[in-house]
Amino acid sequence: MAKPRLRFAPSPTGYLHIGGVRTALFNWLWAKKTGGAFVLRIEDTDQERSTAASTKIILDSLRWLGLSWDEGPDPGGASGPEMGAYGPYTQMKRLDIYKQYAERLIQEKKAYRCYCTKEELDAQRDVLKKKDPKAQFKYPGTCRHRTDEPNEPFVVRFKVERSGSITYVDKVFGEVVTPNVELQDFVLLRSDGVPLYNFGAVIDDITMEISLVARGRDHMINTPPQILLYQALGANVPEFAHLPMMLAQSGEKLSKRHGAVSVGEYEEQGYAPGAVLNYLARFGWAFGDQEIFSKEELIAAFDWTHCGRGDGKFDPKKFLAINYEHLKSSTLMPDAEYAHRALRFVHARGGLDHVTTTDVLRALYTIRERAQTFVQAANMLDPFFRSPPFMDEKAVAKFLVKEVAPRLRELGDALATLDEFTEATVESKMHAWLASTGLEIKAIGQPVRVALTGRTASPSLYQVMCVLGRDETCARLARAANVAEKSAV
RNA sequence: GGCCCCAUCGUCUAGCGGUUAGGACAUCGGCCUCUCACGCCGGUAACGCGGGUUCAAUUCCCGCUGGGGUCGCCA
Repeated sequence: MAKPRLRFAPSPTGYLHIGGVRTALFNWLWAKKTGGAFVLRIEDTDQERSTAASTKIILDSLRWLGLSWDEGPDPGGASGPEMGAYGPYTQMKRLDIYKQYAERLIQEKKAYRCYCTKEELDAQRDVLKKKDPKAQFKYPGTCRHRTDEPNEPFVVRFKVERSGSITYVDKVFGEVVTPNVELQDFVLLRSDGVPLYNFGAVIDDITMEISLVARGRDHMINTPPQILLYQALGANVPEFAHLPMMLAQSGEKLSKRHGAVSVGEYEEQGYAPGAVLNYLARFGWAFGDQEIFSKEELIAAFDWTHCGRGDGKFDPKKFLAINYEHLKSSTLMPDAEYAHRALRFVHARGGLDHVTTTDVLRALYTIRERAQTFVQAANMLDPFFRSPPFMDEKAVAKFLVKEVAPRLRELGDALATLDEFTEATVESKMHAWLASTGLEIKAIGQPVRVALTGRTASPSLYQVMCVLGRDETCARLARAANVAEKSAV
């Protein structure tokens, strides 16, 4: 059996939607697993809404996610404007191909020119609606048998047989049967020669030799007419796999008003691409009880038989939790990669341009298990690199009070004597000092924390000191002591 | 409304005739603790309803209810 060829065919009408990513992911996973091809095609025939900027955003998002395509457009990529042997991979560059196929269908009497205007059809629709609000308007076939060719604009319509039915076996939903009478003579080409979705997609899938079409369930209704097209053109009908919908918590279609829905937003919020893929993969698909997957594990485990059929609700909390698992795991994400990704967010905070991945790497272990996103990670990393750190006013007021000033000085003096400044030496030194003063660590811990980090929550004090180093630690203690001294309380 | 699809904890799901219906997220307790986290232990929580089929239904069939999709010269 030939290697399967799959495709992801987004419309460049905005950002890359999280639901679109799931579609892309499932296609990609299957292509990777089977050694098949993953084709990226841009369906930009809606000229009203399509933009080049959107195409760029979509390509960038796919690259960020690591969903690499074997064939497709590649602006900004290493391979030039198009890659692959079936190009172009942008529909507006393939208009002559569609026209050719449409001509052929007309020649073979499988399609015909329709001169009915949009206005006429709208009027017919209204009349019917008025007569019977429950009635379904279907194109009545006015131009079906027309033989003249007036010099008027026309669309090309497909001639749907009135009898019979269309059957296909969906890889996730099973057998689906649709009687032809449910269909109507649908439009192939608009009057301006641009194909409509069903025609463009089918012609492309035929000419690009796509063997498995996996897409959202909202496209299920398009499958029967598309199959008719394959048959009319004597082409092999590909396999189909429809994926259940991803809805908002409210049960509505997921959209902007339900929070972040674009890949770009999650990138900005500090999600890991692998986590995005992991969450989306487990949405509508399961592999026993396993929740956390690396990309490789996903490829190895994925199949269509374990895809569910019920729609689901997007859960931002679980998504965050999955992201956390990925950020915590040095297996899923090596330290070097973590540091590299986190650095961008550290820099984004401003004033820390001098910080390097090496710096981040050094401080990483103190915060790695605490940050759910890279934004949080950068926030936790901030006090290590900002000198002096931002001092939280409330924290200062509460903990850097007059009475702790001498304590902070004593501790600083004690630590200043250390030659080897490691977590262990710092800890034992501090314990010794504590013992000499009779203080409990609880009594001085928070003031020290505020002195070192400017805030009340941080990694372990010993870790913080160790990362800061002796001189910086002592400097911060001294500085805090001065602040405490001047405190009113 | 027509046509189509779907239905296990709040959410994502495991289950493929016989289970104390499992896991994860969320949530609620407790432990741990220099703060915040982590971690650990434990709790609450589901088979929509009604008929069949069967010795036995969460599981198979039908109906209902509920939810969703789609009805364009959008995709």
